[in-house]
Amino acid sequence: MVSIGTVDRVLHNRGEVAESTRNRILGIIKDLDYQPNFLASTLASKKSAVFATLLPKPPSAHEYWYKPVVGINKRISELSQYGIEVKPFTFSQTDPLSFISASNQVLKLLPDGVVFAPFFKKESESFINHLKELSIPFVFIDSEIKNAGQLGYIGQNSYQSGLVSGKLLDQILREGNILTIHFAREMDNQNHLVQREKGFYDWFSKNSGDNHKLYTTEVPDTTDPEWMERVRQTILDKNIKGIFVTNSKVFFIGRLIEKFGLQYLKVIGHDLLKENIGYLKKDIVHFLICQRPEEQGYSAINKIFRHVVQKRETGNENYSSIDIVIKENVDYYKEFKQ
Amino acid sequence: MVSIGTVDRVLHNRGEVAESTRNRILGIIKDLDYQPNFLASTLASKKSAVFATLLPKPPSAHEYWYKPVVGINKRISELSQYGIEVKPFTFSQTDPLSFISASNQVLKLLPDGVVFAPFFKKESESFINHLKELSIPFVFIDSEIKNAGQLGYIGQNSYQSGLVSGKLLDQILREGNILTIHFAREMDNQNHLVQREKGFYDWFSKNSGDNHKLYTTEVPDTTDPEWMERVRQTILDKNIKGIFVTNSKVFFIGRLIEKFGLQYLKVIGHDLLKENIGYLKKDIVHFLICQRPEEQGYSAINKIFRHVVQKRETGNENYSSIDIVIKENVDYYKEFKQ
DNA sequence: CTGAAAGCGCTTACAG
DNA sequence: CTGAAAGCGCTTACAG
Repeated sequence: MVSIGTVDRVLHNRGEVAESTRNRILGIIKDLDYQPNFLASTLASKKSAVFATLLPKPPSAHEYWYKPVVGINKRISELSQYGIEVKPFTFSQTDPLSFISASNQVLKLLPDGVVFAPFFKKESESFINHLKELSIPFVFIDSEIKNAGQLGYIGQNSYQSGLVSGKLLDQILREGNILTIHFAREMDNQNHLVQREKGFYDWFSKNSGDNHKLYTTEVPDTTDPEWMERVRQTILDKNIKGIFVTNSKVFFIGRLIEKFGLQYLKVIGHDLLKENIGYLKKDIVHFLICQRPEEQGYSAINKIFRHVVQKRETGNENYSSIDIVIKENVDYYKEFKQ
Repeated sequence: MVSIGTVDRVLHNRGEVAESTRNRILGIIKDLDYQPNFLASTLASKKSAVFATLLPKPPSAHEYWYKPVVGINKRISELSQYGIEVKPFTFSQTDPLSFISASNQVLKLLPDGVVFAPFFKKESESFINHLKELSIPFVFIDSEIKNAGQLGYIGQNSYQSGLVSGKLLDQILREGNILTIHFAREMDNQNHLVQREKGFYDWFSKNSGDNHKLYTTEVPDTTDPEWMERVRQTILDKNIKGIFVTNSKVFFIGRLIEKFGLQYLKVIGHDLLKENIGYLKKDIVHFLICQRPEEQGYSAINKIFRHVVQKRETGNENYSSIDIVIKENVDYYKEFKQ
């Protein structure tokens, strides 16, 4: 005869059990194929945990970075039953200093786990070192740093996504040149967009010979309307017929096309922002490459939860799907359901 | 003072409570923003339910219909904690009588809910009538019958999927005619494939003028190898340059292309069967339109569970996404993770 | 109509 | 090292 307390001790490797009784219990557990009831377990244990998220601050509700938060909140509200709390922190995409100060706040909180976007490489690495010292597990979302000791990465393979963009634009473009546009600054730090561009260029260098010449430009600041005229000049001067926007800001090109009547352009961009969908439906944008940011937020919280609270295995590095969205299938991607 | 038992009675509308105490309790519940702990609730209630599934029998592990079962089993194993049981029934896709006999077995079981594929329209309608008489809720998977009193439909909008196929094939086909192939029999009954064909034809009639002539053929029986020669003749006689296969059997066309050296054909088909992926990677099939059957199975069980056991609202008619899969993004769709 | 008690399958101190 | 008891937040008979 053994008591339930002793059984629990071997079940959770809490020690203080004689080797002989331990083996006897283990044997019985195996014989009975015992499956712990996780409902009863979490109810009784009253475990709780605090997680922190550190993501770019979305300037408005229609921005990309608003979307992961939707999924994060969904999973949090489900997990509130488990006594889970999540503290959100944000930083500015244009200001590495804001990342440093926010990440310091996270460290001060001493959370049980962190979900964050390693947007600025150098600053992220320093943050990671501190997390490791404190043995706080972390999950990357949206962009990744390889072999940094993360619990996992939730996001796309950006290089591969660039290849996909290249192939699709190549298919619908009989002739003419192509302009890649980064609506961003600090490009060297934004690994993400660089990888997309790299995949895109590689498609053409490997598959398309010299049918199209490729050009690249950056638009670091759209508040100054001068950029429109500049890009328009490039389009005309270089015989541009196709445009690849490396992030969710492709709606700026939609506006440019409508303003200057450049509807002959073939355009590919990213992400299901409301305005982007509008241009897709008007046949001004032809493809949107998407990545279900709500699902990613949901998965990221779920991953850290499973690891920290449930102590379950979670597979490393699951790339998200690279969704090809066109006018005819967009309606079946808009909704987030889980 | 009120006892916890009384509170429970008003919480679940089990009556036997004086109107005055009832109102008092309701008020307090609202004041405290009381949220029931569903862990404790299901643990204590020991509710249980039996569901039935009725799906086509997959002849082998590499067939399409094996996939929804993977998702179904995943959700079942998670729900086993809740005392849920699922009894699987199958029928033959080529034999309506087998559907009738299996559906009769389902009815005899008197399950608390049913997930099924209304593959044969007439036979399904009779089954549905019996389910309604018995007040057994049911969810459609894969194909649907409109306004039949279902709790919901998990699957694609087939017509829209056909439109997508049409557009994509049109984009990569400069000239030549197109052959639509149904690897199926009893076509009039299989609403599903007919809808895909309809969408496909509509794309060309509305968008592409007379660039391509469209032909359609059926291959009801692939065990007789004669079909290959027949289809090859059609391809040559009709100047066919593009092929649209309306279901997951596009690998048969892959085999035909390799056998007769028809690599110039542009091919579009459905679903991530192993052999299909192989042809996609060899550039013999150019697009696969997909629908995440594992997720669909998972969702279907989840939907009936939420309705029957948790008594929660579940939105009706959520079409699944229409995934466009090419060689470059296929690796990010193969895995089922949840 | 209302209250008090037992129990769901676990975990967590605590006494020995 | 081991066992017995209390409790997690509910539900479910049952006594009054």
